[in-house]
Amino acid sequence: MRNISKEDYLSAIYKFREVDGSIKANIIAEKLSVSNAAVTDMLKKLSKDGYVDYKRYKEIKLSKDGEEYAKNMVRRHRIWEVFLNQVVGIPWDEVHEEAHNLEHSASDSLINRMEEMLDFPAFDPHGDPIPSKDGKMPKLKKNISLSFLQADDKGKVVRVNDFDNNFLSYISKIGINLGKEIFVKQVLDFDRSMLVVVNGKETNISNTIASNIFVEAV
Amino acid sequence: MRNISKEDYLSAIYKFREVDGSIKANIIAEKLSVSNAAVTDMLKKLSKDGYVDYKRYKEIKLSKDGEEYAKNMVRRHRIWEVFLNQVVGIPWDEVHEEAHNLEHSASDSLINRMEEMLDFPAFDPHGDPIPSKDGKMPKLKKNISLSFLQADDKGKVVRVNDFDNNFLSYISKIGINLGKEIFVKQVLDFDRSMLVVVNGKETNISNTIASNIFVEAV
DNA sequence: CAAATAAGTTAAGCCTGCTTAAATTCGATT
DNA sequence: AATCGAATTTAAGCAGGCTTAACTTATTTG
Repeated sequence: MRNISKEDYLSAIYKFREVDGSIKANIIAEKLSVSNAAVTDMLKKLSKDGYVDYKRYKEIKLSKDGEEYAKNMVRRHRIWEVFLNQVVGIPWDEVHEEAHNLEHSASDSLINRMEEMLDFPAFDPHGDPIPSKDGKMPKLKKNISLSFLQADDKGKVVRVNDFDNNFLSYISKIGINLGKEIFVKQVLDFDRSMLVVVNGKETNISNTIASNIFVEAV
Repeated sequence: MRNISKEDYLSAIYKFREVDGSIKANIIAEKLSVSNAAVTDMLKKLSKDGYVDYKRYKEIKLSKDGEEYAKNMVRRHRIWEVFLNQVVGIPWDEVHEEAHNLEHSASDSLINRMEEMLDFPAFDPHGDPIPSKDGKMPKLKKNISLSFLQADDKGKVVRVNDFDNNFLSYISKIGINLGKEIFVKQVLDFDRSMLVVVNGKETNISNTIASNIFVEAV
């Protein structure tokens, strides 16, 4: 049996850490839906295994080995996502969950085989970069959150957060997809929601929605 | 987390039980590489969950629910095998292990989607029948073990046992595949090995090998 | 049919990953 | 600098799935 739990912890740390590379035990617990005590417990084990640098009450960071392990897990996850989307035809708003179930299971050689089949994709269906076999991470185009755009700005969607199923299926429904152009017609002051034009149709989206969509300037 | 262990026990019972539907604890332990004690332990749990009919020292059988659950696991496994073989191009002698890792992970809807993609295959790459969504099991052609053939008999391979990787990769190497015709030239008395012709080439195969290959009369 | 052997069960215990509750430490006030 | 609330850790305990060792029941066979 694989170390499913450990792999989940490492992935979570990798994905949700701050820009300086550190993360609060708090956040890990929340993202994995476990108690803080469970996190402390696991951090000790991961630290003993050499995957995280950790001393009680001190900053939590991945070690070099942990970084590598976690990056590979992210790689596995995202290759599954592309595969499920492109080859099996699962809609982009459903692949995340399914890939999460699968990411612990395939052999590395199957992952590599799928990657090859897909012609070495650089990004997953949500625009997240896929680390290559030797750990290189494709560079995302310069982008900002849609929520920072002003009235009359235009942006092209390059990435969306994939944390939430409903969010994805909602923005799909209103026509937002990777590569789509979005024109901001108006930003409402009182709740910072915005009126946008997508596919020639006007829609109002909340600030929360907008903040999970990332666009490059057009 | 899914019940990986329980699923493995149910699958093993399903796959390795006798024709009367019963199985020895012994066999389960051996197939799963665990101790007999572990089997007793798990049988109690599976019995409590209603998946096996079991009283200490008595016959072990799947209950109706267990039958259904196990059959679905077998279905999942075999659909993965076909998918990996047909779509991803994994050789037939490698799919078993990979499918075993994956069979616990996909959602039922992904399994159904893959099945549809494959146009509802009736058999997996080793010739084992794939239960349909509603539990119907395709009928295998009438077949016997190659080891029962006599000199001058001819057979067409309809199924091979997939328990062992090396066995599969070996018979692949000597040209034996699903659908292949095999002509028995001679059966050696002292070790019951046989001289066979496949693809016009003569090979000697041991009785053990032959007993894991199943053919229909030609 | 009784003894020997095989098969199955129980008991005690280990490890992992989790929980809750209590204790400790941090860090942000005032 | 003392204090208070939040974050983290420790402690105790539980469930799952396994082990080995000792025991019990079943089966084989002389």
